[in-house]
Amino acid sequence: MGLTKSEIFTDEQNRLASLFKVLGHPARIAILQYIINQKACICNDLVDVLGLAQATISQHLKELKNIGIIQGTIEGKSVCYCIEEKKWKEIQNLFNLFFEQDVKVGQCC
Amino acid sequence: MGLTKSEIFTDEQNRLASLFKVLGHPARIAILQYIINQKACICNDLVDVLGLAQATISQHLKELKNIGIIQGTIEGKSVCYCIEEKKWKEIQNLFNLFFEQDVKVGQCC
DNA sequence: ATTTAATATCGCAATATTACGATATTAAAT
DNA sequence: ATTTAATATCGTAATATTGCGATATTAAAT
Repeated sequence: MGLTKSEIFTDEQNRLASLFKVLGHPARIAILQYIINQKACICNDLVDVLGLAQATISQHLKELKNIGIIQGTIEGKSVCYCIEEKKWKEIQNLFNLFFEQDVKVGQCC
Repeated sequence: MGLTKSEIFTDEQNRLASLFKVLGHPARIAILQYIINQKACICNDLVDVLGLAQATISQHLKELKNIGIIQGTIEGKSVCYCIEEKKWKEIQNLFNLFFEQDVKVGQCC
């Protein structure tokens, strides 16, 4: 066990969950906020600012890149990371769609 | 290792990440969607509908209850679960605030 | 009182995640 | 050509999560 049974869920549920999951770590939230404030940054900036090892930051950046929410451009010997605005808004939209499924609830219990 | 270093992040970052994290599993997304569609449900309904064991569903319900996004009311020998609308909207709001931090980005790289 | 039904909790095995040191890789600087 | 700097990747240890069977617990039904 320990294996999430993705087969039994819809693609939509799996996709949505995997987006939430990537944002479900404070280091990745901190990275995104830093990139937003600075407009862009390189990996080493983050190593200095957050107190995590270079290998760890690099790994988190990779996960963020995987869902497309950030983009990295090689610039000499460093890589410039910035927000991929289109994907950013797309994800925000997806989340809002999820939260706006008719909650016609009312206090039923 | 394997221990998230929460001390080095702000409370806001930790709180936000932990909310995302709870939504970062397809079973919990599926549970929320089912509750919304049915307006309410009991644990056994979910066991029947999703293909997971009772112990597993109960565990997921507990995590959802922990962040306050659902509420459980004892009703005879079963427990009626429903969406806690207030918290639901609060979380949606928090997420939107996160996504609306000035993304004045523009393609910088 | 006993049985039945619904749920919660415990304990455990399998897998995943987090973090980091060590080691590539690559490009600029000397 | 060598050195320096920035990043990525590999391997590994520590911890967390997922899932489930077994076992409580609790309340209704018989």
